[in-house]
Amino acid sequence: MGIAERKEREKEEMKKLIIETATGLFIDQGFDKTSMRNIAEAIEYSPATIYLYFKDKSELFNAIHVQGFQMFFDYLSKVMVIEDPMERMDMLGRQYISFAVENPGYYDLMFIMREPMNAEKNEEDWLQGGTSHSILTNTVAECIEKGYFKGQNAEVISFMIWSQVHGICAMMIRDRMKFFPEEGREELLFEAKKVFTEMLRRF
Amino acid sequence: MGIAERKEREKEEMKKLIIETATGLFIDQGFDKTSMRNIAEAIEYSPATIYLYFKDKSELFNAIHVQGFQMFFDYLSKVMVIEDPMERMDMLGRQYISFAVENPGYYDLMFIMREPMNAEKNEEDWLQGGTSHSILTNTVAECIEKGYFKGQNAEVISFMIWSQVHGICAMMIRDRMKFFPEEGREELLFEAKKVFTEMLRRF
Amino acid sequence: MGIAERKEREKEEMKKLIIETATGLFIDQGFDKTSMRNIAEAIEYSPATIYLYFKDKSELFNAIHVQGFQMFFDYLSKVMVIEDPMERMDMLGRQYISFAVENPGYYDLMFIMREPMNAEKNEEDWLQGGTSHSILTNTVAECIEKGYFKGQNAEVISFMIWSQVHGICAMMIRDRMKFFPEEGREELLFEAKKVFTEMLRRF
Amino acid sequence: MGIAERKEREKEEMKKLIIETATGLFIDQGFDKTSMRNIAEAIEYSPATIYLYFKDKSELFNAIHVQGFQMFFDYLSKVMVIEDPMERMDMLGRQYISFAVENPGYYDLMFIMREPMNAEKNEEDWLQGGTSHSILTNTVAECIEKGYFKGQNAEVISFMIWSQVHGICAMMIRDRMKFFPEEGREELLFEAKKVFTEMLRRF
DNA sequence: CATGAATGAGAGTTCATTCAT
DNA sequence: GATGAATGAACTCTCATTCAT
Repeated sequence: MGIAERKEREKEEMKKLIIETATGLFIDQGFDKTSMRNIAEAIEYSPATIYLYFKDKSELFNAIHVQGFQMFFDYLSKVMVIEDPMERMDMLGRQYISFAVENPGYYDLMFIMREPMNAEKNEEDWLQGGTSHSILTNTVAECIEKGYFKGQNAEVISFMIWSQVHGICAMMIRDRMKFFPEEGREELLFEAKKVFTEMLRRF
Repeated sequence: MGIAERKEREKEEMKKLIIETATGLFIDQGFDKTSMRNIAEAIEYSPATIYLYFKDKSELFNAIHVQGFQMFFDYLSKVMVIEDPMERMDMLGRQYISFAVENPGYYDLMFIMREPMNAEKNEEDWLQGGTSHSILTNTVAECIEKGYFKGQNAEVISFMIWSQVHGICAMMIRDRMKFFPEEGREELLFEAKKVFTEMLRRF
Repeated sequence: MGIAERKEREKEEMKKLIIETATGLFIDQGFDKTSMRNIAEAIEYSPATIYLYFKDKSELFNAIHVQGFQMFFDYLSKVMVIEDPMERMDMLGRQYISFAVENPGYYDLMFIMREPMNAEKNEEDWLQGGTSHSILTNTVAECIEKGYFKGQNAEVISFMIWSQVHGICAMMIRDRMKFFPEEGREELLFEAKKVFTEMLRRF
Repeated sequence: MGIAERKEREKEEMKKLIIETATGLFIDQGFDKTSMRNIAEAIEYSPATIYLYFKDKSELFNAIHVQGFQMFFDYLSKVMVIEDPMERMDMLGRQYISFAVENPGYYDLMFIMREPMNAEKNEEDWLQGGTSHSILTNTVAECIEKGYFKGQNAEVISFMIWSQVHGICAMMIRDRMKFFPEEGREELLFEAKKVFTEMLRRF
């Protein structure tokens, strides 16, 4: 049975190679400007080879999506160990932004890019996305239990928080920070988040 | 004389028609997937005709940009009449989101889309953008004068606020609100902003 | 009748203006790369205006041709005053090359360019060309009468001479003199001709 | 191994087919009017196919150039076996004209057409061209050693000779022999050359 | 498993030309 | 007499995708 397993493993590795290479190109050049030929050249295989592993460009795109959500979940789930919900919230924001800073390509793909994919496939990813999302909503719920956000609607709070961190990340990734000094920009992202959490805490 | 005027007017109208049609397409399909041919078909003219009004695709894109920033400024500048800076801030957020809700195409183009344009042209728009931006920073400064945001850095506060409203708009426009009930979404945007301002006020 | 005359004169002047401008552009950029729009811009009229004076691009091209042959004939006919046929031949060559050097655009048009014209029109020009050509053949005939080119066929001699000067001019105009020092090239043309005539004389 | 070889051969044949077809079209219509589409149609392949063999239009043009100079050199180098320099010169002229007569398309491309190519690539060809050119200059030098062209400048002589044969070929190829009887034209070319060499010999 | 070869479709752009005004 | 507006046709070139080998 070792043979079949090895083949399986090799296939997975090839898929991973393609995904990683493609992600890199998507980051640098955007979805449209990244051609199957470019990807093929980068991995030093022929364009046709990619089609052995992925039905078409959008399926490849989709696979990156899935992988991205997995990584994203890994970042966020690290906060689960923190007992105090508001502490956890703070960490959650930091991890969120860290993911974006350290994997801008994935972030762009997952949260900004307009998706040229079949709706079906999407469902899958969003399950993953949902898991991540529930980390936030659970934390918000616990905060409320602890007496924070008095008189506020939990859903509104969740949306506001998500929007805040997304806004921070999106400004950076899509290069709309021209009005802020080039130096110390990355720091600025985390500073803004810190102040935001402070506001939340006092709320 | 009437003739020259009418011609001028007709030319302007044609430009406007093209801009509006193109904006619509850019929204739906993104910059790359919107072709000059598509635009031409939509306005029921030949592709060559567009080139009588705009040198090339990027000039057309640019014109939309400029127009967008003009409109954006019109939305924001309405708040200038409000004396109290925190009141003004509240209104500013509302106007910002209103612009995005009422002109999602322009918003996308201006604040989300990756821009494939010549750097030169951009400068122009960003002057306009700068004017809008300074409305925010001035308001923040006045708030601080009035005793708000004690101990906080003005730049960080500005960035946080901008990110908050941008995040709200970007979530909506790029369709990342799957976890929030379809109904009442638009209201949710303004609700989140309201809560956010309330937090700011108490800060 | 003054009015009609003036109009006629103005029309001719306009034609001349167009022809001269177009010739200039044809020289610099070749026939294909010279567009009606370019010509129109250069004379600061609208493209449509050109069509009031010339049916289409090839008719304009043709008019230049005609004008060119007129000028060419003016250059060559200057030699007619010279009695001695071999002297006249020498001068003929010099005038031929001078025309090419001083009007490379016309020369190119008339003797090198592949012509995208209707055959009919051509007939006209070639009559002019014929006049010029007969200056050569007559001179050759007189030379033979005087005892030169003994035992040679007049037609072959004519063709050889024409080819010689044409070769000299074509090498220069189409920029195939890379193997000869940049400086002194123009002189080289006339030097070669001088040596050639000397050979003829001794033949 | 046979497979790889056959593929290689097939690829070369395809390139050759394209080059030959393109050459034919360039001859008939000139560089600008020959479109990639035309070529594709002529070989009954899709336009995109050509791009599998040649990067772009100018590279295709260039390949023709290179091939042409190779063939040209093959024609000229045949004369090397002839000891006597003046005999060799005679043969050189004949071979030169033969090349033009037998390969008018190549000749046009190489010596008449205005070239729209990158300067870099050109260098290559001109090296080939230089090799051919030096056959002429060496022969001239040897003639002078043998006592011909007394008192004449070698460079001027070379240029004159080259111009003579080029003129003969250019007249034919660009169809400027209307004044000479249609029949016996090809013979006329060689006749003129013969007379010219005779003149040289006696000089 | 991998690929070389091929292509239909479509991109942005330019051109010669026409015609109502 | 002059033109602004318009267009059909053509251009070079790239792309995602297929398929026989």
